Amino acid sequence: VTVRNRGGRAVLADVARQAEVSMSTASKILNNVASVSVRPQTRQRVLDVAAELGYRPHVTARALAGGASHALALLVPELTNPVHAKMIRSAFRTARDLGYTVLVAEDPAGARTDDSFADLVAAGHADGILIGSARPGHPLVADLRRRGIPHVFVNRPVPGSGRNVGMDVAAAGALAVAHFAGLGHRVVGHVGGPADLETSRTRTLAFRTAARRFGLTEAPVSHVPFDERSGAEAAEALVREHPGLTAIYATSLGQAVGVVHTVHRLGLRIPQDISVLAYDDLPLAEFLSPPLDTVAMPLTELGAAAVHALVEQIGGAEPADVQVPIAPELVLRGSSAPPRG
Amino acid sequence: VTVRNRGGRAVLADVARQAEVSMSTASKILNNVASVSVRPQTRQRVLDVAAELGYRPHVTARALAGGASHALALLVPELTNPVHAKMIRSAFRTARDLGYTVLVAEDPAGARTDDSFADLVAAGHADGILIGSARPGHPLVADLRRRGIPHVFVNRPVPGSGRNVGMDVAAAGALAVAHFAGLGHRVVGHVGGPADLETSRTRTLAFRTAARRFGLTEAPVSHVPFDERSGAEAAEALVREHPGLTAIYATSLGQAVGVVHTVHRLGLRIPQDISVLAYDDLPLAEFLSPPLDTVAMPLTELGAAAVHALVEQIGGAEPADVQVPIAPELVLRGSSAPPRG
DNA sequence: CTGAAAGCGCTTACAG
DNA sequence: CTGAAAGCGCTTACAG
Repeated sequence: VTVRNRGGRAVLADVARQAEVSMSTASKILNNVASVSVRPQTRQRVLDVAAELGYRPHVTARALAGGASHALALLVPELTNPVHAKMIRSAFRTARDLGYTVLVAEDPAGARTDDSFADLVAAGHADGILIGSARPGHPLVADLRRRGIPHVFVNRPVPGSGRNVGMDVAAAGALAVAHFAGLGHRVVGHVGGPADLETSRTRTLAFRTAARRFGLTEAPVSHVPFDERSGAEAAEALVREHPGLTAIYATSLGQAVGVVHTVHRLGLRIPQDISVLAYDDLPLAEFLSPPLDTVAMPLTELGAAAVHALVEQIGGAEPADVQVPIAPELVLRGSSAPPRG
Repeated sequence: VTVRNRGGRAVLADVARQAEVSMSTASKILNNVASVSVRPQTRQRVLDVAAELGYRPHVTARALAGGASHALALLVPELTNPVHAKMIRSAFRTARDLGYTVLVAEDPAGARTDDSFADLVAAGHADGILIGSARPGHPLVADLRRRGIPHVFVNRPVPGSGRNVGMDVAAAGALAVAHFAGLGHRVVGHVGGPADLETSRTRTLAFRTAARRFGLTEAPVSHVPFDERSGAEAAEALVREHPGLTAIYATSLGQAVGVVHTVHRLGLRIPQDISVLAYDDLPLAEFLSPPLDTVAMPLTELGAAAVHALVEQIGGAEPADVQVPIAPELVLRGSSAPPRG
């Protein structure tokens, strides 16, 4: 007899009863616990009954009993940023393959960070946290470590944490400078991210190092937020203060949109007067006026690597820094060219 | 004595013991259950102890015991779309104010929708679902209704469901046509969304109705996906097939970006040759070349209304259609002007 | 009105 | 190797 309760849902007891095994055995079979060695026939019977009843383990009960929620919390600085969307998507997929669910939350820089994120874990909602929104003095950072909660930093590293999952950001900067230098540019401006973010500093350092190596005459840098407006303002200052400037490397697509806006507003042309290159490749870049050259970063691999690292940590492994072993790539669409003259 | 267990977390039993009340009483006080009427002094003692111990209810246990997870699942068609980000943010905030957590998931049109979403609820992860990704034949739609799971449709209605939370989409179309007609345009093209989405049909209907009312000579419509490339292709067809066309109203910012791309590629100017207007206002619009005129929709209010409707439904209220009572507004930045000649 | 007890649906030592 | 029993941390009828 098919027995059900609670709104028609079959529970483990139903499966066990109908398959004529104990709940323990049913549980172990359904969870692929190695120690159980029932006859193949019995195992199959349990599986069949579970399928027939449409049995779904109640995650909440499972979490309470087993001490694990099989969920990961993912914090991003802003949902709006398509860059994060790409990483999030990949994190979702990877997590699912590993038997985890991902809960995304937005953790904007401005907001007071209440302790609700650490509580996600403390309260049994998640087994660990992927932090894509790290910044210096973030209250969460110290708190998580102190409370021994599994966590990794994605994309925005926390120096010395020993749990950073990142990409070869330095290679991106070198690639950008090499590209411009190869075209013959001597004065290249860099619109960098906020100075207090480690990612920004790393990108800038890589840019400066490469600028020196390639013998650029000037390599002015400005540090501003990642949005369009900030990019526009930074570009204006760069162009004004460096008359010889013929190229700009922006550290986000948003900033690059602002750069283009300013260049046009100043009556200059892209790429004839000023070449523009953006960090991160997204579909939007192709349809801007003009279409933008970009450095494509391995964001999909980043999301996957972060989930793997976190799940290993939850499994008891020591935290470790991870760098995605995929090199950034140039995507050229015509927003850069040799300087005039 | 401060007693704790499980990784330093205080549990209800700790609070009860230290405050010298029963767990039942502690639970009721902490949950503001009306029926409990202890001395104010006792109540305060419990509250103080809970604060002192940093007590956080274990959501998983609470969900299992009480039958409610106090979490809502929110499905959006794609995380990348900033429009959804705005709504999501608002949903988060509203939910928090009502004592709920929101779990966001991406539910892209292409993907086979496994039953994992309904399972979010069935498995005790969420008490209800906000569906922003509805489309005809979506397996989830029938399933949720059959299983009696609380849910509402946000932004993309399901006709006849009686649980749609939406905005005055028709007003947006009328506003767009009125704007162009007022400038003197006679042939206005409309880049609409996918024809199988009810939202798209409603927007198109509103556009056509207004076009008739304002006596436009021609009002060609094309139905394409919301992305940049589709907008670009649609614009090309519209311009080619309607030589007198002087204005285009696109139904997403992404499409509008594509429209601009095409107009430029054809060697035409904005707004001198073709005026462009986009549905949905976002920061990006201001920094495009040229900055885009838009119809701003009340997305923040939409997210809030959806959460309220769902929570009421969870509370036992009958589902009902809701329309956010805030009118769309024109945001003008110079991408539209009177037609030449 | 209060507290002891049962129970939410599972997992996992532990005894057989 | 298997199954009975305890227990995860709460809430909520139910008896006092």
